[in-house]
Amino acid sequence: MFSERQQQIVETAIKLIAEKGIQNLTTKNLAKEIGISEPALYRHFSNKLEILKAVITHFQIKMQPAFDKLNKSVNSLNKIESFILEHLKIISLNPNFAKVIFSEANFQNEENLILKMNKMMNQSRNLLEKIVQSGQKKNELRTDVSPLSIVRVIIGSMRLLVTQWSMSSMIFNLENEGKELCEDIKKLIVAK
Amino acid sequence: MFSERQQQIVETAIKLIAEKGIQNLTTKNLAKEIGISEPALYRHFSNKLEILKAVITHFQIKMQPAFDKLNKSVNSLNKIESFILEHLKIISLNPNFAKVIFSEANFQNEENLILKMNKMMNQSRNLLEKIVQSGQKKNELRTDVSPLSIVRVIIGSMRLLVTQWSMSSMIFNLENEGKELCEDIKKLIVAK
DNA sequence: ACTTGGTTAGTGAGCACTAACAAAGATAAT
DNA sequence: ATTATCTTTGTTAGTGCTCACTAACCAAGT
Repeated sequence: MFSERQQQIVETAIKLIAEKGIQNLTTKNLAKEIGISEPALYRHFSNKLEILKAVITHFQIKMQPAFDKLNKSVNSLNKIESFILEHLKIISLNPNFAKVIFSEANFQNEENLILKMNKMMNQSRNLLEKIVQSGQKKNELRTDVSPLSIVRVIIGSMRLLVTQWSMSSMIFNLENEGKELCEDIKKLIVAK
Repeated sequence: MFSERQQQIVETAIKLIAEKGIQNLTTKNLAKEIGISEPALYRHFSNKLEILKAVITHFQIKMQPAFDKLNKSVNSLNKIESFILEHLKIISLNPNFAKVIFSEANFQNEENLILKMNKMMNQSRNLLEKIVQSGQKKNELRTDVSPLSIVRVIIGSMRLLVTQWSMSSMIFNLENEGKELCEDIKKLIVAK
């Protein structure tokens, strides 16, 4: 799909955004960081928007394993645990992701980009919602709380954790802190 | 503190950011929207950064009532309910806030701004953490879950709700949806 | 000979911001 | 009471800078 040079451009773009925000992603900086000239970029992408689109596609590809692992567990609490921990694992292994993903608002002026990003986010949320609903049906999760609220609690606290981790310059171990949060969430939502 | 013209500039800046993101906040657009010339802006603020600082100060002032109302309740569950609903009420009354606040990452390259913003966010979080801790001591909240997790669950789900509201072009009623979320959160964290 | 992937030099557009000036109201001197 | 000066708040015109992107050329591999 992407040539080696294209991948290098995408990865360097992510690095630049993570370092100093999306304002830092200029064609000049990008070319300089890679060690080629600015016009050389345009041999691999027709314009800057295409580079940003490729960045999001890159995320989708990297995030896929988090979804693949889910079907391996039967119990819905285990599925939710996998959902949380696998997501955090991937983000932990690709620290630059966090900074870019949670600056989604930066894409506000580019309709295409925000649509692509929302689609990706909704994919996660819908999957989790199905898991929660089936968990309630099987009486593994408490049913006195709406599935929507449970999903919001899980995704919301996950995102907040990642934001705090990212804002703190990754000062704490995301996976360990994530495990603790996950255990606590499980206690909150398990059927009594 | 701020003159009338300064307030007008700040409010128009918020409007522009809310409409099309922070990239839309240029001195040209700002002046045009107000109906004055660009250099006239510089009679009221020394530069653009000062305008952005004033935007954050404006938020702090508007958010203050949410904190003032908290001391009126004794029960910690009621305090948490106030915390959530008062915050959502203010955001609901100032829809542009959401778009700006949650694009905090946009300020990434301006150290001063991000510090000011974080300070404001931490103020909320610390207050909530104290409420949760005292609630656990008084056995009003369950103690098998760490206070940090409870705070993350509350703030995280609140922020997610606001983000979803903002991204959906305010299609649902934030206060009503907030009440439902709040009731569910209370069920999750109340002592058994 | 053609394709691929690079180069140098430069374009127009938009950015935050400034220099210089003008008009009106407030303040003060005559 | 009138005149002179100062302050405030606006204007037009323009600055230097950075941006994404392009024209034209070139070297190496197929």
